[in-house]
Amino acid sequence: MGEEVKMTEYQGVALDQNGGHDDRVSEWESGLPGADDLTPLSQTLIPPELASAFSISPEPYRTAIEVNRASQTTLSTLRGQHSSKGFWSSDNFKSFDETRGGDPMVVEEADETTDPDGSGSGSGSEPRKSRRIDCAELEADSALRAENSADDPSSAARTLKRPRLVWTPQLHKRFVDVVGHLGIKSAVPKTIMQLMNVEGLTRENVASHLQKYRLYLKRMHGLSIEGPSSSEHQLFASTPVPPQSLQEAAAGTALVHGNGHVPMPIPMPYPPPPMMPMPVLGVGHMGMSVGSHGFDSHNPYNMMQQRDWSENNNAYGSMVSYPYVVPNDK
DNA sequence: TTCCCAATAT
DNA sequence: TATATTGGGA
Repeated sequence: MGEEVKMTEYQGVALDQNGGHDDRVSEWESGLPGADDLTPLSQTLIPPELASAFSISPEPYRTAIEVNRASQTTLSTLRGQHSSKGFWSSDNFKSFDETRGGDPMVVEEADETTDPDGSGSGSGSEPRKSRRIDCAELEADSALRAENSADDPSSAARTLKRPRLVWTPQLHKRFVDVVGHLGIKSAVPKTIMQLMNVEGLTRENVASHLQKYRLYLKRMHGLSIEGPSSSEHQLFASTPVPPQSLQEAAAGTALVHGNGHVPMPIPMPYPPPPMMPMPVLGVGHMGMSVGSHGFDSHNPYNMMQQRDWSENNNAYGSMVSYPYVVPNDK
């Protein structure tokens, strides 16, 4: 199907940026999910009950063609390296919107917890341009999603607060995979973000995660493999990759919690490959050697707490989900 | 401009 | 707690 072709093209793009590791690509590619494994973008992911519960207008059905076209838009955007715009705005967002006809952003917006009088937070906290999208972009976005958000004025107006990204095991895996492919040297936020190609993922998101990830790796080196201690270890070292069943069910979702708003489920067309041997940069060595799995035996790469996952799936699974970021694979 | 990193905020 | 934001040097 065309999907696979696109995937390949995507890989090509990635390669272009680094200079080409064919074998790695094939390896990576082999780990990629097949078309059958992916959740069709045209598929409605929000159950009617859920939708109504959160005032989400039913998603308009999208034909495969439409979805495809949207995907292409995304792809071309990626290729064009229109890095001047963030994922939340314009192109990427547009494709996201068109693709799923959902309210990706609407999800999180919700209430502005920003207390008005909270200015007392000490020295030097000025009102910063909170990550909202500028008016212009805002309008554009509104226009784009007008069809589905028409019913919820409040959401359209304030929809622009960025949701907090939740690094799910899948998302992290993807992150790790990309870092591994790039090699620690070229694994910089911007590049990682681009290669991850996840909707809504910002450079900041990646930078923050990368920072933490590096810290983790650093510690792993300093400390012996034995328990660095706690959360961090769990976060990064544990093997996340949840059972496939979970992957299918929730499909690697990058969760984004709406501030105070109940999150909604969004499909993630990026089911992580069953097993991708990806050396997660062995700090200090192996630069670009992606194909080599000879990383440290205590290689810390997979992480993330599973806690949310299992619970989400079990407890909320059928009832509530979360909004998340969708990787634009294709 | 982007990166990196520590500190700090939410 | 996890993630976001900030500030400042590179």
